[in-house]
Amino acid sequence: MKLSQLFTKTRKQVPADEEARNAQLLIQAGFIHKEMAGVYAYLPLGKIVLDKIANIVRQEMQAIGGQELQMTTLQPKDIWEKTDRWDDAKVDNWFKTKLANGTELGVGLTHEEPIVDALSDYITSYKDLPLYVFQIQSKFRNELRAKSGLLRGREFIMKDMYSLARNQQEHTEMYETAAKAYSQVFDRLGIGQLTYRTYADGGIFTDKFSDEYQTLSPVGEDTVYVDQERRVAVNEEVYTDANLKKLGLNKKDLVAKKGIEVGNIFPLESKYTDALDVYYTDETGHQQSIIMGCYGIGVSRLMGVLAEHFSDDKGLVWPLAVAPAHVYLARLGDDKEVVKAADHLYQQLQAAQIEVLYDDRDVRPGQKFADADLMGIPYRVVISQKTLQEGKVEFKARSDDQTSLMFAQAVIDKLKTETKEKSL
RNA sequence: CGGGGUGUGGCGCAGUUGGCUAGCGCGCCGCGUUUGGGACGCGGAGGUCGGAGGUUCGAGUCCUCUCACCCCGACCA
Repeated sequence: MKLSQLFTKTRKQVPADEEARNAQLLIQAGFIHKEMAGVYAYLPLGKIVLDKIANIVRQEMQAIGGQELQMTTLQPKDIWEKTDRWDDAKVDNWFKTKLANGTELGVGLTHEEPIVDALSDYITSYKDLPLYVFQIQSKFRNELRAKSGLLRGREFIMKDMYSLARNQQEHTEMYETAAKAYSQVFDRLGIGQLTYRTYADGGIFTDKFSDEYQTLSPVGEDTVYVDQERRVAVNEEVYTDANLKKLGLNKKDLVAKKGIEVGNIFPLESKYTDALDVYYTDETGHQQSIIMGCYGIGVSRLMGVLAEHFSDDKGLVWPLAVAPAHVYLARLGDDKEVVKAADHLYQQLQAAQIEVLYDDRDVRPGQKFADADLMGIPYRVVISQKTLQEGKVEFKARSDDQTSLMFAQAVIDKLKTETKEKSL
C-alpha cells in the first residue's frame, strides 16, 4: 500500500480524551476512530491488525476441529427467558430494543442460548457429538463505565467457542485441548510468556474453577497471584487458603501481579442444554444431558493489550505476526533515481509476498521516520541518494536502534525468511 | 450508579474581577526556498465558544437545567 493513498494521517499530539496508552497510540497512528466511550471503529491499518489477530485465533480453533459459524446480534427474548438471563435484575448489562410492533429484542452480549438453540435442530444422537463451534463477532454490553481504550468497551470483538460433549470425561479432554489451543494463540501473538492460565471463580453454574488467561500488565484491572515456576496463577477472587490447598499451590511461591483478562474458559455443565431441552440419545437409546464448555477470547481487547505492551516512547512496535505491514519503505527526496529505485523495490517486495507500506509522500525525512516508528512497522527500509551511492538500501528493525546498509536483494531475502517463519 | 475533572476552528490549547472585531501552536490551501529525525518565508481559508433556558446595556466568562468525554470507586452473570 502506498502511503500517499492512505486516507488516515498520523497526529503529533496525543488525543485529549484518552488516558489509556493503547487508545492514545492507536488513535495517534490512525488505526482506530473513537465513536463514543467504549466504542471504536477500525480504520484501514487497524482493521488489518484486528483481522490478523482474529485469523490467528481462527486458525488455532480450526486446528482443534472448531467449526466456524456466525450467530446474530439481534436476539429473541424467549430463549433467554428459558435460562433466566433475560431479566435486567439477573443480567444488568443487556442492550435491549424493540420491533416496530413492540416485541422486545436483545442485542447479543454472549451466545450460549442462541448457539444451543440453533444446534438443537441438528444434535440428537451420540453420533452427532462431540463438537466444537465458534464465531468471531461483535458483542454488546452496557457497561456502567467503559474505560482503558480497547481494554473495556461496550462494543467489542470476541471469539466465543462452545464445546458439546457426551460425558464429563469427554468434556474434560475437550476443555484441555482448547486450553492448549489458547496457549498457542498467545504464543503466536508474542505474549505467551506474559500470559498465565489463571484459576478463577467458576460462576453460578459450577462449583469448579473457571480458567482465565491473564496477561500481566501494569494497567491490568485484575489482581492475580502468579506461580512463575509452574506457570499458573490464581485470581484474587478465589485466593483463599482452602482453594490454594485444593489447587496444590503454596502461598510462598505466589507473587501478586496485575493482569488483563484476554481469555476465559469455563465449564457450563448442562445448564444451557438442559434449560433449552437439548439432549442426545445414547447407544442404549436413553436420553442424556450434554456437557458444555465455553471459551472466550477478547479479540479487540487483545489488540489493545498488544498496543499497550508492544510500544515505546516513539509509538507502537508490532510483532511481525500482526503488524499492518512487514516493512516500511521510505523514499527520501524526489530525485529521479531514488524514485525509480524505490518504486522498483516496492514491486519486488510485493512480488515476494512481503507486505509493504510504501511512503511515497512528498514530506521530509523526519516525518517519514517518525511515522514509521509511530505506526510500529517491524522493519524499515530507506532509499535515498546517500544509500544509492553505495548501491544499497538502509535497513532497520523497529525494535533496534542500529541501521545497516544492505543490498536490496539481501533485504528481500531476509524479509522473506522472517515472514515465512511467522506466518506458520 | 456515587465522587472528582474537562468541553473554545480538523487536532492540542490560552482567554484576568463579564466589555467592544474570540486568540496561539499544529494541521489545511496558494506561491517560493528547502529535503537523513516531524523545515522556513509570504499570503489565505476555517469557530452558532457542547446544547437549551435565564440574568445583563453587554455572556466564551455569571446562574439553572441538560448532553458528552476522562479519571477514581462500585459493577463486570
